[in-house]
Amino acid sequence: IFVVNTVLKMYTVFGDLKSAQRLFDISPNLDIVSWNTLIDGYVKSGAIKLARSLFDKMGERNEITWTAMISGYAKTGSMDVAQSLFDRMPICRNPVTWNSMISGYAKCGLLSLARKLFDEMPFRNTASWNAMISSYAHNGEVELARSLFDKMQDKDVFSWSCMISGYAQNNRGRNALGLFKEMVQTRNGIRPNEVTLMSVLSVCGHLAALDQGKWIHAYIGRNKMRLSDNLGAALIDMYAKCGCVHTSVEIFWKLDHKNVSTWNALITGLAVNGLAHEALKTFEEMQRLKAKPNSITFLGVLMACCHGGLVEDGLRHFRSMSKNYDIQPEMKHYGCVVDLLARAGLLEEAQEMVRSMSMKPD
RNA sequence: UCACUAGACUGCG
Repeated sequence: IFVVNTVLKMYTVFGDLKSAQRLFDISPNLDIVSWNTLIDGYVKSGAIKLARSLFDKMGERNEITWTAMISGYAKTGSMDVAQSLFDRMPICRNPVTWNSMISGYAKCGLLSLARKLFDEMPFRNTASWNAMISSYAHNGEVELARSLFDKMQDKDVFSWSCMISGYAQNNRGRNALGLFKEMVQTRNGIRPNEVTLMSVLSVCGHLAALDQGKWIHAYIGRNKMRLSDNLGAALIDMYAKCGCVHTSVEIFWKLDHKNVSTWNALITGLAVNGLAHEALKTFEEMQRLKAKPNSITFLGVLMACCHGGLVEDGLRHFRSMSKNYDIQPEMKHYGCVVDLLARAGLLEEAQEMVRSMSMKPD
């Protein structure tokens, strides 16, 4: 049964819920862990309804079952449902359950409710403090976030990353860099991980802080950190935003795995550096290699057309995104195309584009 | 063997 549960977990990690469900169905012995694993798998894949129907079918549930379900609702912003499950929970609520509720409320902008739970909960772990720090940060209260950060003990890499990205999200890039510096200089055994570095690289890009960005690049090499596709994307983005798009290109082709974000970083990077044709060629290459574009990919493509004044190409790609890729245009896509048309002097067409939008113009 | 907290690529302004 351990084996079944481990394989079940593996399937969910890879997002293969079909296989997980099939294994679940054909296995003669299942225990509560099997149920919990499948529920969490559905929650993480966004199929909260399926998770709930399993939850309702269960005979015996434990605190992990309840918490998995509650965190699913909290992540999707359904705090009413999350709260009612939280209230109905018959067994001991542990810090994990409380933490899910805190970040759920913060995500909906209900900062005071988040804080209320933080104050009321009987036991707080490090994740509770971290959750509260990012609750403040996500709601524009960086100073309060910082005072909690300073007050807490046993900071872990999450705490540092929370606070650093908190600064970044509130346009306090310099503070983010300063705190990062403190993090690497302090000999407390806590080292930045991939997520920390991605946040900091993003800051470097926005501030055009090339020297700091290069330092992080070297840091990755010096510490033999694996250059994952996401971290690669962050580097590509940083170099491009700092005007070194040739370095971006080099890094891109050296990566052995490229995911959609990697492609996006390069396409967007070329676009903002005025290399419209290179950006479009990169997009073609992406299609040739059968990589699946997303809405950010198309934003990059449209940006390239906009910078290059390529009206025909822009309109062609804009139409193709919904027709051939089933990606619905968002406000940012419309904004880009309207900009493209207007700059080309096609004001009538631009107005027509605004009228055709499925949402209210901003 | 299962649940919580940080996350880069996101137009113009």
